[in-house]
Order: sequence, then structure tokens, then C-alpha cells
Amino acid sequence: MSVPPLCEAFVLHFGEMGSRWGINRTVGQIYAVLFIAERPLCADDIVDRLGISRSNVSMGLKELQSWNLLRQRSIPGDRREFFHTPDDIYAIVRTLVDERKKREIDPTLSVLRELLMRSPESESERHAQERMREMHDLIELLTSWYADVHKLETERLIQLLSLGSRIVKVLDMKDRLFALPGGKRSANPETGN
Amino acid sequence: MSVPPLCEAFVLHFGEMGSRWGINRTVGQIYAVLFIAERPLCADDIVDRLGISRSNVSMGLKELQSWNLLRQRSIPGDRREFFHTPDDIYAIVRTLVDERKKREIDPTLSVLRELLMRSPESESERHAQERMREMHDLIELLTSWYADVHKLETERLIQLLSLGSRIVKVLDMKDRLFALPGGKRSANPETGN
DNA sequence: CCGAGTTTTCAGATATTTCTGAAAATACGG
DNA sequence: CCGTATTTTCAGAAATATCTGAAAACTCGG
Repeated sequence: MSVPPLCEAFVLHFGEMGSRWGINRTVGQIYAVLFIAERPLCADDIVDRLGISRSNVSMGLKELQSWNLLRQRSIPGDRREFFHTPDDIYAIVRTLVDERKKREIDPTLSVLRELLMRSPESESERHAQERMREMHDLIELLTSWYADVHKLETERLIQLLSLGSRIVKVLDMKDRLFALPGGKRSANPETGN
Repeated sequence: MSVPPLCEAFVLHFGEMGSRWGINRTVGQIYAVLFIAERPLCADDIVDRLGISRSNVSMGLKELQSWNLLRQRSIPGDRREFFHTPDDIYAIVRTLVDERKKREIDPTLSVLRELLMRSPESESERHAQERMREMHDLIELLTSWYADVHKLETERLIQLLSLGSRIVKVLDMKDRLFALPGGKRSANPETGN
């Protein structure tokens, strides 16, 4: 691998992480190299830096593109394609989460929905469905939260994340403000509850 | 595989998902079988249901235990060990996230910190460090948010999740309430900002 | 439409992971 | 301790995944 030592450590670590993620080591390394590169790289730049075959790079880039993780740029007068990662790291994370959701969560939800439609033929099936229902409902809660938060601009998102669980205090405050004199919670049009 | 059709579909799907997750197909299937089982199962129950070797089950259970995903129960007068998953699915998800964090995020953060300490020896190292810094800061923001939210009881968590991005309206409301007459934001002791 | 530069494909080689059966280790009642 | 029930380990077999070089397929200026 012909990259400076600092970069090498980063690239190697990403390779390892990649393999825990269902993308393979090489793909992880290719991504890492692109992520820290000062300029867009062509396939042969990656061959040089990682010391792997041209065809392997080609397949790796395909894989990363299928994850929507790369941008492409062509330089006038140069036939080669140059690749780079988006500058905005928040955008990168959004893409990652979106893609994983698309590949893992959505198919799971649809399997669960299908299975929950069937009529159980035995007590064990009935119980299994009960468990599937719990899983389904939780996944649905999480994804609808995500869909919702996904819409926020980065600015807002950071604000929200920085707040952490202190948000609960804000909620409490809201509840106190809207509490009816009798102590019962108000129906609050803003939260839909 | 000798489980009712409904269960089989669930187990097979989980096997597939498992392989996208860095745990292998069999381990995913073992977990699925335990998750929907009506009662704790012993290793041989799993052998019967999945039609895989006893030793494979043993290794799979070890793997799941290393993820903290199983509970064990022994029946008096029976030497066998019985396994089951926690009832509370929220607790399961917390465990999953915790473990993934421990295995993926924490090591990444520590590599990043180490690399950020070094002095760059070239312009390309300097630029690489800048990117690593961005990644580091984002991961840190996300994990500290998670650490924070993690403390909430399930009840509160659900409340928060159900609110989704409507939380932003609550925030706006809070900001308006605390706004100083001049229109500048107040220093708000409740949020620490 | 030619041909040089470039990318993609893919069959087979290589490497890695997963799975098994047999043997070893462990647990425990008597 | 012994013997039986059970679990774990592990070397090698089987299955998968990854990687490569060579060939095919593009692409585009001329």
C-alpha cells in the first residue's frame, strides 16, 4: 500500500470495519482512500494506493456506487472517470442510513407484514406471530421517527442531537404549560397526542 | 427445517439478514428460532428445528452469548441448559445497539483519536486529518446523543420517538418563550446552551 | 469507422468462512 | 470416583466470497 503512514492506518482500519458491515475489506479500503483524498481519484490512482488489481477496483467502485456513496467527475480532455466522496459528512451518513434501511429494514418490514396477515395454524404459530408483531411495531416506530428526523436540515439536527436527553426537560415543561387546571393532560394539537 | 411454515419464513429471512450483518446465516437463524419460541429451548431443540449439527449450534449459541443476546435457564432435574431471548424487545434493541457500538464505533473512535494526535508530515496527511476530524466529531456527537437517550426509560423513549420531528416545534416554542425582549436568545440553564 | 485509451466482465485461482463428526472436556447423581 | 448425559473444541471438509488476468466491450477524437 503506497499511502503515507497516517493514511494507511485509517485505510486499514476501514477495511476491517468494512468486513464487519457486509461490505468487503477491499471495498472499505477503496472508500477510505477516496474519503481522505485531496482530489478526486481515478481507478488507477486507487490501484496504486492499495496495490490491488484493476478489476478489483472496478468492482469495488461499482459496489460503492450501488450504495450511492460516490460522486463522479470527468476532467475535460481526460477520458478517465474521477471519483470522490461528498464533502458534507452529514449527507454521507444520511445516505448510509438510507441505504441500509432500504436493504435491511424495508425487506424485513415487508416480510413481517406478510407473515402477520396469515392465520396461525397452531398455538406455536400464534405465539410466533405475537413476537413478530412486537418486532414489527418497534421497527415501524423507529423508522417513522427516522423518516421524520431525516427531513430536518443539518443545522436543526445538530441542535437536536446536542440537546440529547435534556429534550425531556423541554417536553416536561411543555406538558406543564399545557396542563389543564384539573391536572389532566391537554389534548395537544401540536403533538397529535 | 422442522418448524411450522410461518416460523420457517421468519427464520429464513433472519438468516439472510444475519449474513448482511456480520453474523452468519446460522447464527441469525438460531436467534430467530429462540426469539419466536414459546418456551426456552435446549441445544438439541435447535438442532431439530434447523437441521444443523450439534456443534454448529454450540458455536452459534456462544456467538449469541458474546453479543449478550441470550438468557439462560436451567430446569431442576434436567442437566440441559435452556436458552431464550429477553421478553422486552426494547431491551433487546438496546443490547444490540450497545454491542455494535462497542465493536464498531468505539474502536473507530479510538483509532481516529490516535491518528488525530499525530503531526501530519505532508499536505496530503494534513488534509486526511481534516477529514478524520470531521468524522470523529460527527461520531462523537452521535454517540453522546445515544449515551444520553440510552438512559431514558422505555416509556419516555417511546414518547420521544412518537413525537418525531414535531419535537422541533416544541423547541421553537421553548425558544420563543425564553426569548429576551430584544429578540436575542436567552442563555438557557435548562439546555446548557 | 479506426484505434488507442479506458472500463467492465467473467472463468478460474486463492483465500476465507462455515460446518461437521469425532474426540475431549465438563457436570453431576449416585 | 465411576458412568452417563451434555457441552465444547477443533482439524479438516465443504461451501462461499474475493481477487486476478485476460478478453470483451465501451468511448471518443480524428
